[in-house]
Amino acid sequence: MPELPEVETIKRDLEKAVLGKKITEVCVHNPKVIREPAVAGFKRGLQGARIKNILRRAKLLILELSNGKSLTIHLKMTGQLVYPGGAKNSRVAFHLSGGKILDFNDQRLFAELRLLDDWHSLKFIQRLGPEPAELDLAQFKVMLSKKKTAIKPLLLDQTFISGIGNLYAAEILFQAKINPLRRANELTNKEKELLFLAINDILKAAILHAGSSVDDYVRVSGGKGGYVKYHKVYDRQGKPCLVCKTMIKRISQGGRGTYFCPKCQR
DNA sequence: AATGGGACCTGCGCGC
DNA sequence: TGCGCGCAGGTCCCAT
Repeated sequence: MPELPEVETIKRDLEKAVLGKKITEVCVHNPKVIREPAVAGFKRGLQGARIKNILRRAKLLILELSNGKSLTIHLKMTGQLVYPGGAKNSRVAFHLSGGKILDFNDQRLFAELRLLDDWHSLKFIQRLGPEPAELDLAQFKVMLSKKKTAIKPLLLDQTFISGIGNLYAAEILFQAKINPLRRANELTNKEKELLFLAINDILKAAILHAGSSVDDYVRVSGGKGGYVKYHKVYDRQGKPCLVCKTMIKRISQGGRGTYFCPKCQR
C-alpha cells in the first residue's frame, strides 16, 4: 500500500543508505517481478553500475545509474526495500559495494522492476497527472470543474493527480469535510480550496511521520512509519468519529473501500 | 468520457 | 481444530 508519503520516505532513506554505492552483483530469486528486460539483460545492465541519483515520481522509485540506465521500482502493495538485508525470502538481492545487500521483498509479486535506457519514456510516467506539491490552486480548481466523476475515485486516478492512494484519499476527504460520493464539478469554490489544503497538509504530515505502516510497509531500515496513529477514518468503520462520535462508515467505490464520517463529510 | 469489472497475487480473518 | 472463501489494494485492460 505504499503511497506518496511511504515512497517518498523510502526514497529519502535510500539516499542516506545506498546513494553512490556500486551494484556488484544481482541475485534474482523470483524473475516474475522483473518486467523488462529479460533477467539476463537486467543483471548485466546493473552489475558494475553506481547509484548516481534517486528520484520519486508518483509512487514510482527511480534509481539513475552511472551507466546512463535507470532502475525503476513500483512497490505496488507489498513491495519492500530493506538495507542492510540478506533475507532468505527476498525476490531480488542487490549486492552493493561495502559488502551489504539491498533486499527487494514482495510477498504478493505485484511489484514491477524495470531497467530502462530512459525512464521518461515509460508510458506510466507520461500519463501521470501533477505531483501534489507542484499543484497550483487555480489550476486544481479548473481540473476539478471538468470532471463529473465522484471525488474519491478521482483522487486515486494517477492521470488526474499523482501519488494519492486509498488510505490518503480517505484521510484527505475527511480533513476537507467532503463526502467521497460528491461529484468533483459540483464542489463549491470553498470546498475546492479546502481539498487543495487537505491534500497538501495530509501528505506533508504523513511524510513528516515517515508514512503509515499498515500491512507490509516498512522503511529501508526495517522500522515502521508512525502516521497510523493520526488516521481519522481509514480502516475505522464502526468506530466513533474522532470529531463528532458518529460511526465511521465503509462503502465500496470502484471496488475499493471508502471510509468516511457521514456527519462531518457532506 | 465515465464506469464497472476482472486480472494479477498471497496471507489473513472470518464463518461454519 | 480445520477448511474454504472473500477480502485487501495499485495499475492495467477490457467491455459497456
